[in-house]
Amino acid sequence: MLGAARELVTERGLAALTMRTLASRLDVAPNALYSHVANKTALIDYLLDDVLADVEVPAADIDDPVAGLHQLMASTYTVLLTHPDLVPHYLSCQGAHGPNAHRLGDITTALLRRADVSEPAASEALRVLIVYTIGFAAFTSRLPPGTGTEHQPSAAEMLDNFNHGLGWLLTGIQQGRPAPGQAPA
Amino acid sequence: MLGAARELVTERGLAALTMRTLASRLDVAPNALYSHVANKTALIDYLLDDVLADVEVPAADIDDPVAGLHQLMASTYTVLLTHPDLVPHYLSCQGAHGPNAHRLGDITTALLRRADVSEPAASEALRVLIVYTIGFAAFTSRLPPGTGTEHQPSAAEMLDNFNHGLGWLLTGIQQGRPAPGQAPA
DNA sequence: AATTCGTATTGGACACCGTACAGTAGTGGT
DNA sequence: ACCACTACTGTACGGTGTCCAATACGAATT
Repeated sequence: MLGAARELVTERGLAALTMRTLASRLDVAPNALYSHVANKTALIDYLLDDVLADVEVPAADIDDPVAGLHQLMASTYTVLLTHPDLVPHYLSCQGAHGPNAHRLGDITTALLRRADVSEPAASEALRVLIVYTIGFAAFTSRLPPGTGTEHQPSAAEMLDNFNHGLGWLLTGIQQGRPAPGQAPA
Repeated sequence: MLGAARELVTERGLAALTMRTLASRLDVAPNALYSHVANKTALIDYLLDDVLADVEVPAADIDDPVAGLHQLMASTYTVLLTHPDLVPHYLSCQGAHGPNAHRLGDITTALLRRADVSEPAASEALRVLIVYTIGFAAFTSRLPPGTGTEHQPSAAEMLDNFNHGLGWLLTGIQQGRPAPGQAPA
């Protein structure tokens, strides 16, 4: 069922994922789905976590942990872009709480630790990296119809942009101290 | 009409913003709205930009442009949290294209320029800052019912987290060069 | 002042959505 | 053979965004 739902979203977009269309694809009455899933939101939650299974994690004993973080986030970014419609949901649900999300969180934390980011900062850095990656993916996910007047970046340019920003972020995290000017509003 | 829509969202949440409820608040038939707005999505787009009008911009001649950037983003963050339901929409629409969004973009670019961030990097930095700020706001926007088992951060903690991450980002941007390990997937 | 005209509004309807309720097929364990 | 349980079905309710044709109304023109 999750498989069929994922197919549907991939082929026809999130808007096409309706209890009725999903049911008809499974040759089943719409209500039958509620024997397997509490409601549509729960279904989407499962989907969200399911997608993260495709993220490639760096080797556990990678030499440069910062490079590992970069790889991990970059892979997450590209995987998220596989299902653009889903991405906005990640942020409003605070990034999916299923087993896959948990696993990626643990790996990231371990890499941060190996990069000498000590604890109070580490969990903040984790959240910052998640937000940045998912946020950028969400931001990228809708750009097909080039507006014309302004410069509309291509997917490749966005990936470059993502990598640069990620580099800045990792630099700052390693540096450990915020920039000279910090003035909360 | 935009005003009524904003009230509705503020008082009863985005879910309560329906053509029918909005119409009834204006003592008008639902279809009447379509004389002023193409469809509901367009309505939300207008709302999105409207909210940004409340962002406080730093004085144009501020001494430390990096501090100005920090202020500007922090204000944007808090303003966005005023209407948490709307935030996820920003990312899927790539951050609202109305006049207010444009204005904020220009101000940010000017501050970056004054912070000696030259052009190819400047527009990337702009996008990174937008993504980070909106992303963090979206991430923060749903956290009322403390889960209990894990540490559920408060709004104040999230603001701290936001500020730290923003500091890291600005540090990295000023540094200009990405961290040693950059390996696109 | 009378008439025209365009825009705001209305009533009614369509197609679709998520989901609840009650009842039925089929399957495993005793 | 019976029973409990799960997956499923038919039907239906209330809600949604939005379209169509017809109307009210206020400003501009004659």
